[in-house]
Amino acid sequence: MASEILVIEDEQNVRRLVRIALQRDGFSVLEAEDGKTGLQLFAAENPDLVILDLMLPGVDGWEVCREIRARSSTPLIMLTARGDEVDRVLGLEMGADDYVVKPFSPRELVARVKAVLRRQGAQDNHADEPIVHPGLVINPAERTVLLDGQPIRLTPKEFDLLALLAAHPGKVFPRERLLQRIWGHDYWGDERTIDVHITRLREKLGRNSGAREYISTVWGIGYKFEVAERK
Amino acid sequence: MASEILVIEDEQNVRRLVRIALQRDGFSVLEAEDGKTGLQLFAAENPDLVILDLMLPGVDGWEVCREIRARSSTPLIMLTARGDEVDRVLGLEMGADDYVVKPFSPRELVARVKAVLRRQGAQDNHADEPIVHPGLVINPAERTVLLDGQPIRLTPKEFDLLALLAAHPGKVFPRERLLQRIWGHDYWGDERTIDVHITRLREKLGRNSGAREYISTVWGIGYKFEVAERK
DNA sequence: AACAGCGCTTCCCAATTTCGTAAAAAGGGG
DNA sequence: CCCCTTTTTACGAAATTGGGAAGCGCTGTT
Repeated sequence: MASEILVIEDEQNVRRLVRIALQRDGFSVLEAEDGKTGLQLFAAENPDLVILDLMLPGVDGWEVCREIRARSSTPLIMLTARGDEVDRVLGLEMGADDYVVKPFSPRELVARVKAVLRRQGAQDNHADEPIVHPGLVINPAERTVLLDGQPIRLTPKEFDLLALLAAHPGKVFPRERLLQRIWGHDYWGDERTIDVHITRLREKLGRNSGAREYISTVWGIGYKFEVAERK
Repeated sequence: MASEILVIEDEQNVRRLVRIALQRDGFSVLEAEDGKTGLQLFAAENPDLVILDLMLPGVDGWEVCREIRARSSTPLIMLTARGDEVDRVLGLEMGADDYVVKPFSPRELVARVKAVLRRQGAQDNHADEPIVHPGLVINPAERTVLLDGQPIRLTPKEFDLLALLAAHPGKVFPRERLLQRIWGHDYWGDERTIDVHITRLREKLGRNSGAREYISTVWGIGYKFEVAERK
């Protein structure tokens, strides 16, 4: 299953170089020579990864990055002209997954594309598979939860929290990471917010149906999902 | 957990700047002012990442890079004086993971360090691999510890201490370094504090189950982890 | 072998940090 | 404007942590 990559870059030669390098490694390539076209193609084709030049005519790279991040978490690699360090740092903070400084070797770019895709793929592998635990079934595709066979109503944040934790039973999620994964990399709120959602989740999950505790506190760190246990 | 970074750089001012910037972001820093010392420290401490100046007195940067690459795949960021394309390409082909051109801003360097670690960390979760010793299994991902198959409850500091020591069996950790790695560079407490935590760890680890001693005292220095031994 | 000196171990308790939860405030569709 | 969700705030409860001090053990010396 070849990944589809959208290249947004105004210099034709660079674009061609990148396309050839990517295609040689089996990727499928879409090209756009300005931000507007790029966003349209993005919306229409929903590619697996975007390579984005910062210096673009018309809608500039920042704007494109923002737009893409606003509506998806598709991996994004930035191309930046050498020397403006601000671009690099801000790029990472804007939500780019990696960046490459011009001029670059096509081989290096391909290596980074693969690295980013691998990283991504490792994280949300079975994105839509139901998550099943004793007495608890979570269905991400439908965003529904069954507790002892009975459907329960969760709010969006509650669902995301539960789905993330339950998808990795036993693994500890520091609050910081939960904020990053569920609230997004640019969220600047209080970590105590998580506690409140956890409290409500526990309430909906369990108090009624026996002395079960799905979500346990890891002191000084965060929370983790654990298979049901009797106390 | 705080990553440990080795900075090999001859100019004291640059070294200091880098150290301060890294420490402010929670990294633990080792310094070397020439290639020879750098390689020794590398071998002794096995840091999580190396920042390497190309222009060094004595053994030069290329040589250091080669040596490091010859025996490990620890991430490496190069500092290069000029914006010579040659340096850069050679550097990447020599096995550097990134490079930074002097003069650079500390913020940029820290951003690159994080990016490289993130890229790295996603691939080989070395940091989260379980640490296994006879009768003792430590799982950093879950922050759990099994002693003779039975789970035991450790506090955050206890766990961090045990994980750090057990990850480097036989290696002596001076109190000073333990404070730096676990409490952070800006901690100003008493070194006796460590003793207290070690005491409590030993208690939880062992008194009951035989004359085993996992953590041994190195008189006048600090502590180390040793494979179980009967007395 | 006894001794002195210094470092280590342990006990104890107070200070600090972190957590859970309630309640209030803020945000966001319809 | 109302209802539902989310975020902030506040505070008591719980757990962890740090430092003092007494006692023990190691080391090198006499």
